[in-house]
Amino acid sequence: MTSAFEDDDFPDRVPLSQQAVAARGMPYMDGLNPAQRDAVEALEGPVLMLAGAGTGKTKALTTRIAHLLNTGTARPNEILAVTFTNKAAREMKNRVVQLLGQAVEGMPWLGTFHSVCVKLLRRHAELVGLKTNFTILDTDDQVRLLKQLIVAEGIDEKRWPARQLAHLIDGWKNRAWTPDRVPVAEASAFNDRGVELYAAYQARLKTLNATDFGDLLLHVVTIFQNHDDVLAQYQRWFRYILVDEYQDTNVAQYLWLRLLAKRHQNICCVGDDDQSIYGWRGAEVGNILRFEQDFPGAKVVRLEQNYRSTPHILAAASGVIAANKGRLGKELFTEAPDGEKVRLIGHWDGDEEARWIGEEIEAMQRGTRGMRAFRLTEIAILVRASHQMRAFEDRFLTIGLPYRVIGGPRFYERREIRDAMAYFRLAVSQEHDLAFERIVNTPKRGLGDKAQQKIQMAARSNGVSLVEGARALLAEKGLGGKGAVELQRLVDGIDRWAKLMRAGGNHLELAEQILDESGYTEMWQNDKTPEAPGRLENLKELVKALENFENIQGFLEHVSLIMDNETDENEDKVSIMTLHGAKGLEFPGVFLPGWEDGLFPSQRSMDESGLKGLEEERRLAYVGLTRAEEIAVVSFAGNRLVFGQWQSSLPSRFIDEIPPETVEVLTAPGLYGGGQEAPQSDLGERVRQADVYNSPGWKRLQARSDQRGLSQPREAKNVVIDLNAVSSFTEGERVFHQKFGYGVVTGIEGDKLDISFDKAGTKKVVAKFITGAQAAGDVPF
DNA sequence: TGCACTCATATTTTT
DNA sequence: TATGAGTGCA
Repeated sequence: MTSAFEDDDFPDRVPLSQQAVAARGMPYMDGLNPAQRDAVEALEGPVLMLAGAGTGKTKALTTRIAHLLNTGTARPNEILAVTFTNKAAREMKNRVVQLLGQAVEGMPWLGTFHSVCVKLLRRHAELVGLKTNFTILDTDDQVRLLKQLIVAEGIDEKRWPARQLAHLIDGWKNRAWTPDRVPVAEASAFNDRGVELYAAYQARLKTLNATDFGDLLLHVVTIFQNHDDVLAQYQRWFRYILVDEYQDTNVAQYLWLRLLAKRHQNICCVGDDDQSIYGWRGAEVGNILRFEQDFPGAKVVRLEQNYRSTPHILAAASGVIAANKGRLGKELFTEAPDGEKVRLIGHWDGDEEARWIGEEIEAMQRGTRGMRAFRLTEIAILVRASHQMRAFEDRFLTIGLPYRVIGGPRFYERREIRDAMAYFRLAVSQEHDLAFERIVNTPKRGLGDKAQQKIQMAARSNGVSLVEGARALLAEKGLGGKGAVELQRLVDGIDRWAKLMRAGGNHLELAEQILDESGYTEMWQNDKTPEAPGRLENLKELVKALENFENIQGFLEHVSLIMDNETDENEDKVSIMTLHGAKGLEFPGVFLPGWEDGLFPSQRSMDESGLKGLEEERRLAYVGLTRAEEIAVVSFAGNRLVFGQWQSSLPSRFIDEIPPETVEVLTAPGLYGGGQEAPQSDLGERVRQADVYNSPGWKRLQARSDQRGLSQPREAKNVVIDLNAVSSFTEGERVFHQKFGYGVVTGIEGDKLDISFDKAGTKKVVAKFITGAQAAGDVPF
């Protein structure tokens, strides 16, 4: 492949005129603090920029690029700058342009790890047995493919689900293990068949001329490792390398970077070990912790001045993260005036929490209680798990508070979009078997399992694609009735669309035509489920998105890597999102609900990854707190409906770790006595609510602020529980619970009681929510 | 083939 | 609780 390096991305190097640089000056350096300036100016050699939350990381990074360009140290195409998300890449590009006050011609190698790798892989696809026009499968295709393989191997798909295998293989790819490199210790995974299936999967991908996301990196690393000449070329080209969010890199990405940086050693990695929250998907905090060993002589710059949060919020976050071990260590500081303390409030249950937050947001919006008035866009609710969002959505719908959920199913992952794309794919290339499988019977064409199997057989026996197979099947009249007619129509349609596409007419019209003629649009028009109108709307959006591309081919090529969810930020709405989704964002007001042990930190994390898991959860808490600029509100609920079951829980251990002097504990609304519309039945709850302030978490908090001693919060907790709860109940005792009513204690386990309720069945309940039945006025029967 | 039913299942998510 | 996938029947 001799033409690989001849395109515009690597024009001959022409030295920039130094006069031009002098004339332009360096206005972009204004307003940098000394550390940032340090990081920007150290252009040569490895640099690790440890950038705490809100310390102007992106500013430093983009200024560095601007500086490289402006001083003529590098041309745009000699800089490799990688991020994890398209959004980050876009922002970086925009800000460089802004800094230089002129359009940067190119920067062809600024992008996500994946997009850069696609570009590289398209140039050298043949070195890993692919054609240059390979397609990129998303997770859904990947799982479908694996499922086929599992079934073909005669493995029980129920016991050994494809999802699990996909996860396993992803993990291996993240660690840059090709099938032959999977260590023996891991090979026993997936019922001893893991590696075998992995190899079969890779083979299948090759015949489909396809890759999955993990392959994009893995293949490029493989090429670099096996072809010194290719690697050497790129080592020469990429004279300056910049990496964003380095703490999130996995092994494959790490190897990739190491290989590329080997020659010039001009690699600048930016990251924050305290914000590493993607360990569960292969990120290796170790990469950032080890940077100085990996790149000897590396300059380490710490960005520690925070420009985002008030001192109290910052101190709270620092206090929490301090409990983690093995940190590189940073001391964030700010020059901002004191501001509000972090607010802490406990609630009876999740609904109560949502109700309170709703009211609080309305108050903030009005600007009461001596606060400035907030716009809703300035407020975010950050949850640990997406199921927590429900309570807020329900509540906000009833009080008519506009909100927007960020995260949800992505545009290109929606069913209708994927179906439509499958039609487009087939029009571009009839080889695309997965696309054909997806839409043969969508809309319903009377082509069920049996018919599809026949098509498969026909294709396989002739060694051709499914479309060809279908054609052969029709020719030999292997299919009868309605199915045959419909299949013929589909195949004819695909042919016709392909022809139109080659003719190169208006691609927007063609897209619409395909969706109409295939009956796909009609399918949703006839659908009377509530989602149908939205789906039609999305299809329109999809066609509109084609506007930005020359033709459908170009669109398909790009779209597989763009999973962005565009949200119109013009409307004034509260944002609801997960803590993960909030990384990199900031809001004047942040609510952090659900700080309960088991939910946050998540029990599952701790069970699966032990201390490591707990530390990652803690980093998540740190990320959450540091999103807040002015107001941070942490809350917890004593009871929560989880999977239809009421569960009681204790305030999160992270609450104990917030330095007490940075916290203001709010009093439950019921205690003001001012609740106008309080129904009488709420009275019991309101009183009980006060008990939240007798809860262990809150007591510990108070105890610690009193003594400020070395007392271990964990011990304090036990003491409180012993006094409060466990000793006061005995097995067989009749008790009362606010939510479940009366019952009998059937078991005691630490601070948790098994209680057989008269009406609600047997439940495990935390003792503090229980009172003696007599005291509650039980009438024995 | 399509519908109604049961049953298991249940973080975090980008590309 | 709610969702999806798989199963059995018309």
